[in-house]
Parts: sequence; C-alpha cells; structure tokens
Amino acid sequence: MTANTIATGPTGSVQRWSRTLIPTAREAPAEAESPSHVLLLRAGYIRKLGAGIYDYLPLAWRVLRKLSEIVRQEMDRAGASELCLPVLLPTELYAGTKRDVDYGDLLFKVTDRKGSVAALGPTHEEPVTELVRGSINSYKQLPLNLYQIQTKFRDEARPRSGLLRCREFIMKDAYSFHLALEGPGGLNETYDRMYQAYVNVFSRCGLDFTVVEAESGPIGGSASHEFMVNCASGEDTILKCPVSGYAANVEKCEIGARTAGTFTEPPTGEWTEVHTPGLPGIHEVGKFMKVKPDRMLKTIVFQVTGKVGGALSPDDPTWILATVRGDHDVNEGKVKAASGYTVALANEVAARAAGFAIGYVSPRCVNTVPGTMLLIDPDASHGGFWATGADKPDHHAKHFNWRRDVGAKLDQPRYVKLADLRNAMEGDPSPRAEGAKLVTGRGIEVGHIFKLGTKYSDAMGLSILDDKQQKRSVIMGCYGIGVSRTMAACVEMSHDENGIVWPMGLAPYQVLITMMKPDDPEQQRITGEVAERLAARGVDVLIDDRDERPGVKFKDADLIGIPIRLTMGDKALAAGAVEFKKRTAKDKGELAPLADVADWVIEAIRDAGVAEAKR
RNA sequence: CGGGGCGUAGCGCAGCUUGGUAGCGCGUUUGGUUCGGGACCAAAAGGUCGGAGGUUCAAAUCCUCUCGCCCCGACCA
Repeated sequence: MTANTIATGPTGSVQRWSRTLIPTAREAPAEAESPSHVLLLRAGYIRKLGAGIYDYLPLAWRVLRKLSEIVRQEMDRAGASELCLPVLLPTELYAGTKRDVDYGDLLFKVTDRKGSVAALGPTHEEPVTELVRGSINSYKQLPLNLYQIQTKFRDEARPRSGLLRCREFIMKDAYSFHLALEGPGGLNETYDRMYQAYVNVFSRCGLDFTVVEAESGPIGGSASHEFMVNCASGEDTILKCPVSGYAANVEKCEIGARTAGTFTEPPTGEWTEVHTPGLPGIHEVGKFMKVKPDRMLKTIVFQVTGKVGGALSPDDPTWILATVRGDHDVNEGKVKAASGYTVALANEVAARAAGFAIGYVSPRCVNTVPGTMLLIDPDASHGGFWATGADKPDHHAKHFNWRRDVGAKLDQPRYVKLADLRNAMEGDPSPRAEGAKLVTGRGIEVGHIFKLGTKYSDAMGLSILDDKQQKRSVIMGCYGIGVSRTMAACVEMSHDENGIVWPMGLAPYQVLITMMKPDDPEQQRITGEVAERLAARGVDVLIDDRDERPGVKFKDADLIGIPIRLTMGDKALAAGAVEFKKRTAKDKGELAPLADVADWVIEAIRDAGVAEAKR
C-alpha cells in the first residue's frame, strides 16, 4: 500500500527508551518454546499473568494499534461500520441458539450478585443478531455490515505458544446482514468484498499467507475461507495444488479422481486369524503381524444422528462404517457428505452392544449388524493382500477379500458406497488439475470468513419483510481476524537468531535511534533534531538513550526488531552523518548525511510498504 | 480430558536420593575503571523454597492433600 497509511497519524511519535517500559531479557522463561513466545517475552513485548493470559506492554500495544488501524481502514473501505458490543453476555441470549451448551467448557461464565449467569463473549453472533433484530425495521436498511475490535474470552483446554492460543485475546469480528444471497447487496457480494479486505490487511502486514477453503465448523453455514500465515510451526495443515492454485484446510480438502477396485479381484489366500492382544494402534498391530499399515483396512464405526436435509425414517441406517486404508485418516465431514447422514463417532458401549468389536471391526459387519451402511474409500477398495480386524476382540485377520468376505451387498448402493472418505495427504491427486499432486504446508490461522446463512437469524427470530411483503429470514455472514494472534504469527514468520524482524507496516516504531553517548550534548541535540524531523513526516521514532554499553544496545535493537536503526556515534557525526542500517541488513550499515537522513528513512519506509503489499 | 514434566530471588538453575540455620550465574543498586556487538573490580539489596496439613528436637529435603504452570495428544468460530 502507500507510505502514508503506515504511520499511526499525520505526525509520528517520539519516545525515549529510558522513559517507557521495555524490559528486555537475555533469557526467556523456561516455559516458552515457540519463537514468537520466546521473542515477545525476551524483547519486552508481553508478560504472562496466567495460563493463556498476557500483559501487552507498550511495544506490543503499539503493534496491536497499528494492526488494528490497518484492519479499521480496510473494514471501513469494505463498507463496514465499527461498533462495540458488551463483553458480558447474559446467558439468556443463547436461548435460541443453545450455543452456551455447544460451547461447553470453552465459555467463561461469571455470576452476578443476584445469581444471574453471564458469559464472557467468545464471539458475538448472538448479541449482534439481537441488536439488529431490535433495530432494523425495513429491508431497505440492508445490507448492513458491523464490526468491532475487542478482547474475547475462551477457556481453551490447552492454551499454548504464548499469544498464538490464548484464553484472552484480541479479535476483530464482523457480521453482515442481507436479504438475499445473490445480487447487489447480497451476502456473496459482501463476502467477496470482505475476502478482498482480508487479503489487503494481511498483505499490508507483510505476511506471507495462503487463503484456503475450510469447513465452517460448529458455527454452521455454507462456505468459509481461512487465511493462513505460511509457517512451518503452524498448528494447521493445509494442502495446495501447485498447478491450479487450489488450497484447502486438511478437513476440507478434496482429493482428485483415484482409481478404485472392482470387487472382483481374487483372494490372496485363506482368511487367517491372528491373535493380537492388547495392541493400542494400527501401527503396533501392523508391526506385530508384519503387515505395513497401507496393506491394512481401518474401519471406523459412526452412529447416525440425523439426515441431511430431512428427518430420519425407520428405513435409514443406524450405523455407518467407514473403511479406509490403515495409513489414512477418516474425515467425518466426508463421511457425512458421502452417506447423506449427519454422524458422530459411535458410542463404544452402544456399538459393542450392537455387535461391533470396537477396535477389531471389519467391513463384514455390513452383513452381520442390522441397520449398517458401509462406505469404502477408493484406496481401500482394491484387490490384493489386506489385513483387517476379525470382528472379535484381540483378533485381526489376513487375506481379507472384498468379494469373498462381504459379498452381494457390494452391489447394492443402499448398503455399500464407494466414496472419498479420508483426509488428503501430500502427493494425492489435485481435485482441480489433472496430473497435479497436492503438496502440504503448515499454517497459522489468522482470519476466517463464513457464509452463515440463516442459522442465527432463524434461531433468534431475525426476519424482515421484503418488497413483496413476504417474511424472510435475514442472511448473515461473519468475518474474524485474530488480531493478537496475527502479531504473534508475524514474529513466528519473521525473525532471526538475534530477534524479531518486524515488517514496516506493523513495527512499533519504524526507526530506532541508538545514541552511543546519551550524555553528550551534541548527540542529544542532533538526535532530537533528527527525531523531530522524522516525526513531522509521520515516522514513529524510538530513541535508545539508556546509559548502556554499545553491545547491549545493539543486541537489544536487534531483539526488538525495529526496521531501521540510526546510530549516533562520534565517527559518523564527525563526517556530518549518522549510520543508517536496516534490521534485515547483514553489514554494518552506511553513512547517511544528516541533511538527507529523513529522506533515506522515508524512502526505505515507502520501499518496504510497496514490497510488503506485493507479497 | 488422557500421558509426561516442573514450581527454590526479577530471569535461568543447583541443593532434595542420605532432613541439620538457602546457594550459583544473569539482572538490579552503589562506587571506581571502561565504552562500536550482551565489559571488569569492589561492595550491597533481594527468597514465608507454590499453598495447607502431617512426621520429627529439626523439613526446600520425608508423607498426605491441594493450587499453579509447561509440553505431547484429544479438542478447538
């Protein structure tokens, strides 16, 4: 983007190190492991107050302000309006959506003096829907797009990696409201604008990111994209097609056409049972039986919980078996799509009672347990040697053969279906380009946008009359950015062995002036002059005026990661110059004449802004 | 929630097995010498050893309970 959007205001600010709080440390607390956690602690950006609860010190807060400002500009440009909703949400709000139950322990709850229970907002679909329901009277007031930037609370089972997964964190959340999906003012139009706004935000932050198709998850809805910072230490696995550009979250990723078996291949030998007592997983069993996992069948038992787009009838199955190759993972979403039923992993007790030897199930159960549908992944459908569970505790079997051991039901689509059932993996065929193979990468989810549809408006009674006086449920979208997580992701992605390397757009200050002799009046005068000149041109300047040895100052400078360092030293000043060094530069820097130094800085900021926006 | 581990000075750690008046490094303060990539000398401040209970003449150390934190997994708009 442009240079003028990088500074926080028309006039930059000047701060002296000795008068603010930047407690750098040579060593990080032992509990910190991930780079962003270690560096943000060591560089004096954050302090831990409890598990997943952090202080944001002045440097961190400046980064968060800059990030928030970028977010605001892009949200406003996309037509959204900022507001601020309560953090304290009375649980009655959840009466329609039941999400206080769905969220379970994730929800922080507080009790007031009267005994009323409120939740600390983990996200704001309910309050914003409630707000709009009570304040919109006409379809003419749609579309509407509202956002806020505030602290969210989620009692994560396991907070980790510092700011990457917190119990208290800063989030930008936006919610849009529409009468229609398509056309002007429809959800799709806003969704596309928000998508572009997100691309703009993360580009301006200098982040290297991938947009992936994602499952909409428990929040419901029909379509969603995640914005992932590409980073090997990320928690999420993403898959990309290098040819078509298709990218998806591992839960969502489709797999291209694969060849399936015909169920006519001959057996490789007699059904041979093997006693395999007390072996915990497929790898252990395989080792014990001397069979590789990709020659074993894994059959998972699901319980039918509902029918997609309808009510269950007595004819519908009770159980769904999903058989994949031993080295593959069953994907619940794909099971749902392939079967047409919503499912949950079977309750062990109930499944045992129905006749499944949990842990030792084979596809043969489609014949032996009434009300069972069998789904087979193409990679598991071939002929050749297979090992499988033997349908009795502590036993597996070799030489499973589809035709011989399952038989006629293979030809009845009511009972047996062949379908993509598993998570995609590196090397799988791309679903979008013939011959191309998927590659995997790791990512940190920093943004997520959803088409919610009418899930919340239906649950909470948000409807409106259209121009034909027909009552219509309002269609919604929601759009989140993990603001504090984005800051951490940025450090995770951009650092070296000496410390943080901030992209220009997020750096707490663009310039650090390192005074070699803070007590020297001449250095004080020139430092002040340079700082004022830079500030006047919108640059934020931090002056290291501490009475420390040069080595300490240089180490700290690298640690806190300010993009441009100006060093005030006798040698350079004698030549009428200051030393100019970028954080990314390996060498010692070059001499900038005092008269030109401001121009050098402005130019460097502009170059960085352009380069980062291009990424 | 399952598994593993850790709580001793602001940070990093030792001491615990075999109970006996709490130690090291970094940091901090003071004085001096230094001063372009984490200086040196000297002095000093700083700890109810996570908490409660128990055993004992005596507990950081042994026992019981409890709280907190980290890592792996499960989970996760």
